[in-house]
Amino acid sequence: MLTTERKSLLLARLAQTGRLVARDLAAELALSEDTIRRDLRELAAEGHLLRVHGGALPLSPTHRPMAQRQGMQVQAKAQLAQKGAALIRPGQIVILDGGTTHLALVAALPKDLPCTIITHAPGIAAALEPFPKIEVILIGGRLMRHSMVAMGAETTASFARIRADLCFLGVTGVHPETGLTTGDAEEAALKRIMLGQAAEGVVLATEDKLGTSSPWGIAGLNTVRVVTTGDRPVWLGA
Amino acid sequence: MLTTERKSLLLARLAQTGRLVARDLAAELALSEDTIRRDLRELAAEGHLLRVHGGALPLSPTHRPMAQRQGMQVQAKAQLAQKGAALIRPGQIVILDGGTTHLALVAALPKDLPCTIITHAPGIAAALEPFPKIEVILIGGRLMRHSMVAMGAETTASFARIRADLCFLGVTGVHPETGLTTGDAEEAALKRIMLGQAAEGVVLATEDKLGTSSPWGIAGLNTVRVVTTGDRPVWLGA
DNA sequence: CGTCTGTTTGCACGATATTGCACGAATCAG
DNA sequence: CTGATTCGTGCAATATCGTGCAAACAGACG
Repeated sequence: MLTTERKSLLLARLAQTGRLVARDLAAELALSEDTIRRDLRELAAEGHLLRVHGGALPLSPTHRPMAQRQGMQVQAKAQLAQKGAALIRPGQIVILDGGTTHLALVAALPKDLPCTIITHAPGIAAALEPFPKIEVILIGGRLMRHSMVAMGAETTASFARIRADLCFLGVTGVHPETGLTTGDAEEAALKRIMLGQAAEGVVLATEDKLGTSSPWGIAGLNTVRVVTTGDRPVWLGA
Repeated sequence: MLTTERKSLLLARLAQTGRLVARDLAAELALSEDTIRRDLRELAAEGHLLRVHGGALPLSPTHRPMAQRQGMQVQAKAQLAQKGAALIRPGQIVILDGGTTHLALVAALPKDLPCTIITHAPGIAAALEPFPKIEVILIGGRLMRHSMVAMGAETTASFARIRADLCFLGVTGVHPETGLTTGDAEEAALKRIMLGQAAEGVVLATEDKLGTSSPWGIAGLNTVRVVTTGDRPVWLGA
């Protein structure tokens, strides 16, 4: 197995399972633990994962378990959620990405809003139960653990068959030059497709994302409307 | 389990339940209380929680709603869930239908069971987040509000592409003559397909379902294993 | 073809981290 | 006050880490 190939495998595995254990990987790949540790060290140096004793974990706050993320920036997210919810007009077809901000958006929706919501995040779908007039389309696929959204070929194909009016996209970085970015290549590709299926894209960005950049690009800032907690929408490019 | 991962788990658990008890955590994670206490001490030193005698509490006494829903037949379902969870062997591919009983089954699964779970219920999928070694395949489709599972052509097609070892099916009636039944025709058809894709079918039936019958038939009793709250499995046909 | 160079891998070894246990001190409940 | 529980510390066993080094290997170059 090629070294680069192995590193990719490690990252993919991390995205899928949410953790890597050096000893298990060495046994599975029939390599010494030293080699695995070297890989993990280098991947950590490149900023692709968090090295911990015994293996590695996904990086940074956006990759932490849901329960832990939910407590962060509650009021900022609630405020963003309000603004986001106000963008949805009756009858529209809306693609809703995963993430705690969008979970807050669901909570902020009017109870009798009639529309169609398409999502690949089971948590979002489950939260839509109390809305009698919202039709929910669940997109299937293999569930990524750290982000709790479906991904893979099946997911991509399902989204490709859809046309929507609005697409709420979750990102980890919003930067004037690199545009919208996220921490995983596959994730970035899927988000790009989701965005392409909708007439209009919206990103609800908490302040900590503004001016930051993640490894994988999704699209330029001019392709979406960026909503922040500031008093008026901020177009970073302007 | 990685040390860092365990600490994250503790924080997540604290955010979710509002308190941590050292003794219970040690039992649940199969570790000595010393290790848990050490974790709590370190997390407290890092300013992530408030160490108290016997466990830990959140730093900011903000809110802990603890909206523990009082479902019906909680202990009967928990008992059934235990029995059901025991049927899943490591490495198996399992189809899991929606419903509160199956939600209880998820809660009863061993924390490190390696297997694949296929479900069209977003609630079930979301509940599987804390299980690092379970691969979750989400089946998409149009979400039915009353049962909160995906249904329709897309769902049917997705299930048709799958082969599983085990299929846990939710039903509303278990009767010696009419067999397994449910209240919706489309639902019955989908359940029949799900059952057909698995080598073995299992129905976790609370007592109130036994001997009753709903309008739409799924399959005969002899095609599945019916597990009840009784001490030994009851085959109603016998 | 022979040599050199850079990369990759596995091994050795001392350093560090983690875990469980023992034991006395502190705390809690009645 | 008394018994039981929990706590903190020290210690030993084990696991993991990082570094240095040598062998194997592929490619560059003469």
